[in-house]
Amino acid sequence: MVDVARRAGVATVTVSRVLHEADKVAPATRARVEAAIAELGYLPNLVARSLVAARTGMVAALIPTIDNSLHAEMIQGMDERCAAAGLHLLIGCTAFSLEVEERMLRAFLSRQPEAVYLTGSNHSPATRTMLKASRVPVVEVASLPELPIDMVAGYSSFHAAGTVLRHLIERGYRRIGYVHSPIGVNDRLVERHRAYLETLAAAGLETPEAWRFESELGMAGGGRALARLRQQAPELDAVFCSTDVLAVGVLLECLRQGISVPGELAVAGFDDLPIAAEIVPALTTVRIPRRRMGEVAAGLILRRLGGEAVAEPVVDLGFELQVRASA
Amino acid sequence: MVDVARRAGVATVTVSRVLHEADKVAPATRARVEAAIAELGYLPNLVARSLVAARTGMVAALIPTIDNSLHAEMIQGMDERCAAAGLHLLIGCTAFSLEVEERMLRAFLSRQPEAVYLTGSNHSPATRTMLKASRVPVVEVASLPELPIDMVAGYSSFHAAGTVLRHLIERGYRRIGYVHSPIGVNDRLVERHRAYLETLAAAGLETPEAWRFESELGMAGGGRALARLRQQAPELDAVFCSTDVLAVGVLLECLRQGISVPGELAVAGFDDLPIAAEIVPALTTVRIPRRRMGEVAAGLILRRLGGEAVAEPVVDLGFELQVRASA
DNA sequence: TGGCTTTATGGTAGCGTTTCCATCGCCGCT
DNA sequence: AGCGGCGATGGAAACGCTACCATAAAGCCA
Repeated sequence: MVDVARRAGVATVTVSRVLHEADKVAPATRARVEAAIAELGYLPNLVARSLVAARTGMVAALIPTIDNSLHAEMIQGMDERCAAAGLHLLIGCTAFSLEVEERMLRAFLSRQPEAVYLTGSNHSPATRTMLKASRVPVVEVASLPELPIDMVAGYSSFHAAGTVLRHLIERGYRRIGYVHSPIGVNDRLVERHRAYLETLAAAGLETPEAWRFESELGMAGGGRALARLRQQAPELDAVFCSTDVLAVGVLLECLRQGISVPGELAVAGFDDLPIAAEIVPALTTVRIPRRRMGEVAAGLILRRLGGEAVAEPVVDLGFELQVRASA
Repeated sequence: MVDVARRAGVATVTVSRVLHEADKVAPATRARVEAAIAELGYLPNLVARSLVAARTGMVAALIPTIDNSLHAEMIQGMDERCAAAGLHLLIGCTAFSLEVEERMLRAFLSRQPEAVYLTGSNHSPATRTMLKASRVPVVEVASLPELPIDMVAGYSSFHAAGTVLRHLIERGYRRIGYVHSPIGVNDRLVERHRAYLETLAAAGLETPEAWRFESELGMAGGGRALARLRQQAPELDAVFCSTDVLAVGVLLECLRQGISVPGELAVAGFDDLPIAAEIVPALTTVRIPRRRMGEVAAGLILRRLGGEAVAEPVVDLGFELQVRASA
């Protein structure tokens, strides 16, 4: 900046003004400064600016993993909105661990982000304390926490799963199994599990343990899960899967084993991934507004940063049952 | 920090030392300072530290979109390695636009990242100039550029696609079509297209325009592409797809239309997504070491930042033909 | 024409850290 | 006992920028 100022024959403060203040600088001077900037290829140092302005223009986002299309899409929606507003995303992966989340958050907060994007509603006490103390706007995405830290852009996994299950029941299925990935600290999976037990119970249906199966992650896991589940519970007439990835795995295993869907076994999923509509038979599932959640999260943050009081800090984006051929 | 210092009855510089210098502070003093830090919930301001240390601990990563499992996995590998070294990722999406990439890079460079992760080898002249001028370590990931900006962790789309195509030829297919997504500025797709034309030509096979089809993005696009391609070129005995997403779409469309694969039509893809091994029939494709590329990219950066001269700055991670049932 | 406002620019003081150098005891050696 | 040296701590400057106030020049009106 000193170099630019010298070259343009002005003070550094004038360079700064050319960069930020629209009409505070005479056209001739402005032209000279801009020429100097171009000639030197000068890029302002945002670290210094952040220090004095106490605004970094960064948003910290903590997600379980990036290579999960659900979170990737949410972040994509978030990023598009944020980028348009000049906010950049600092992304960290927690690997589904509250300890990692806490550690990463501590590190991220040191960078003075202007807002924090958190996945789900399950966070360690220290995480909550730090966030409250930091007075940074926070959005929890993908759940509807009972005690939100601050703002929320989510949906109810409990109700969404319940809706799918009620659909199965309406269709006449009575022996409904459940295939799910390891639950861990994932509150969405906790809710879906609860929905499975409670919705079937409410309909007077059984949910013996043998009808549930904890699968490995990934599509192949779904296939293996189905094979095992058919051994331990051949009486099942339907399977609900905690995510479409598993459901597609199940569907493909059925295809390989020649099990007719939905005749012999109905299958339903959760998420409505793009493949759900394409696979044969097309998968009955529930659509989660993943991209929209990211966009809404960004919107909440931007409004708050703009100084607006956000009247409705908890936004329920809902879900949409997708009835297709598989159930 | 002033508060912590006052509470512990020391100078700020001592607080700083407690934070960073292992043995430069008396145990008793250190304990007092640490107590004060804990009591006040003090988090150091990394912005200020970055300013004076001229080290931000951030790496800027520019990828086309986050919601693309390929890039997501590369970034995942990158992030894991970086996070372990205390480097945080600043992520931006270029939406497959060189202009956007240039604009985002300019913004990111202002944040003084310690390294830059770039996707592919196709960048605007201004982008290249800025990077050279900034003297920041750069890794280009996923291609093998003819004129690397700096370091590279990639593979040859040309050779990988060529290998798949030669496999088709060996299997006896002679009328091989090509379904690909819009090429735009994506150098990987340019290379695959060139591989299609040159590999078949080298084998003395035809590649009339009617055998090529530019599909929409996404799995559904693959399905529609197949339908159209079968109309305009019913004579095809095999189809090569520029990505597994399209190939799976093609496969599912075949399933729906009752086209037997590979009997009536062989199908091959590119990427080896998890679904490739699961779908029926399993997809012949080529495995790209996506996660590994991210890890290697991180490794290159870390070595460079550690002051090591990187002897082999261009790493070719290769690829692996996966022969399965579909071709 | 003189005082007033307005416009254009500059000087200086931080922002919260770390780096560099100085200071102060205290230990051990002769 | 005196001196060199070392370990522990502090003071002040600096990192690159912007906020705030000051100043100078230029316009304006009666």
